[in-house]
Amino acid sequence: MAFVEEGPVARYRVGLETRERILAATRRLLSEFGIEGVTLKAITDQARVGAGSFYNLFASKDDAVFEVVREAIDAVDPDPAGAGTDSLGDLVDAFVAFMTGSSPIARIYLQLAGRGLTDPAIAARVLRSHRRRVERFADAWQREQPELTPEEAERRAELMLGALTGLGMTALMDPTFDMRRHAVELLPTSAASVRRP
Amino acid sequence: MAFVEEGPVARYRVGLETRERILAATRRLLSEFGIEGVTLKAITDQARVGAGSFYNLFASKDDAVFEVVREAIDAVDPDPAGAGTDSLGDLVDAFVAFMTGSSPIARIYLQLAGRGLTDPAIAARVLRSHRRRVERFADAWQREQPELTPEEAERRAELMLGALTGLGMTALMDPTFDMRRHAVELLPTSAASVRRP
DNA sequence: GCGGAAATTGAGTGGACACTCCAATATGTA
DNA sequence: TACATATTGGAGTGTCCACTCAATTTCCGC
Repeated sequence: MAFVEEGPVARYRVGLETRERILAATRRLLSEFGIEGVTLKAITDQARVGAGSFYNLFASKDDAVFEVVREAIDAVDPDPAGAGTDSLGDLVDAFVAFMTGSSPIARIYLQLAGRGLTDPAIAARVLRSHRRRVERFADAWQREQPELTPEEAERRAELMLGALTGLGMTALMDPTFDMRRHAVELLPTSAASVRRP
Repeated sequence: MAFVEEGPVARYRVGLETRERILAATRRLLSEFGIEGVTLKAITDQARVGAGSFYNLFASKDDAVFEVVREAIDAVDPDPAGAGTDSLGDLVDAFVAFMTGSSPIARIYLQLAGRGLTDPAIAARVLRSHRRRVERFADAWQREQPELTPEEAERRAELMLGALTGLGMTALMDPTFDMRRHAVELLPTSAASVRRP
């Protein structure tokens, strides 16, 4: 299951539109039914496209799936523009919003992490993005509490992200679960947890 | 995909032994390759058994898979005998040991939680066992810090378990990750985190 | 609007899959 | 030991899957 794959390229407007329809269908199926719900027939039915059209635009089924997967990995992080300036509260808010928002991408991301448990290629990708995120959280910790050693800040960041991930899983399985209420408890002072976002 | 399924029953010794070999093979495959790595051929090859023998003992492939899955769900909790008496440190230790131990069951459990994101039947099972665990952690919190309100104790328990789950995922993807070092930080006083288990 | 490239269709292909069937054999019991 | 029944292997079955292909239509720069 190669992660990088060169597919055919769309050159005309209709081709690009079809490509988008296919990706939207794949995204939806992946989020709703998981990886085993994504069959070529399901994709092409959902996208209203013949199998031939699919292969005119993608090298394989996995090609389309990975496109969506890459998207999901990247989407976990709030706009990279703000990196280096955002507060812990901002970061936690963004993570909670990502998990509890209506986009199907969060579900895909967590499923993906689950697959990382058996697929080393996926594990590597997920871990890489995880480390980037830990860095960003650690920076925010240190900005907020300058007395922390870098090691201590990173430990807290790791813990915070672990908790956010765990809470996110519960939230996605149990719609009645109030993730935000739990997540704010992770912030340094309990005073901060009174914030009403 | 029915969760409860009645399979044929082994009556002779050899049948019971074969049954165990099949379950061991299923457990190993599920942990190592994930659900899509568990094919009938893989199971029967691994267990050194013909397909006919398999169906003499199990109603379907899923029958065997669910047997293992049930086992994984139950195995997350340390010996139920101790419920009501164990300290937070004990519970955290047990969870870390479960995740980082050599048994394949932890990997299966986390994969399963991932599948819960798209399969409501699985989600229900996972959530049920999760709630039981939260109760047990909340009890331990209250025993350790009697001044906590029950709601506060439960919130802390939920947070703690979320973090343990998240850290467990990282630990299973990254063998160099020191889960215990991070997990002890979750304990109430930083003094407690100096314990050397 | 002409022409060549791109896009589209869907029946067809080969392979993997879960599961069946049954003759041959092993097992426990009286 | 003899019998009934449990267990065994593995070739065979139907289904579903990803993917191909050749014929046809659509697109768009000129």
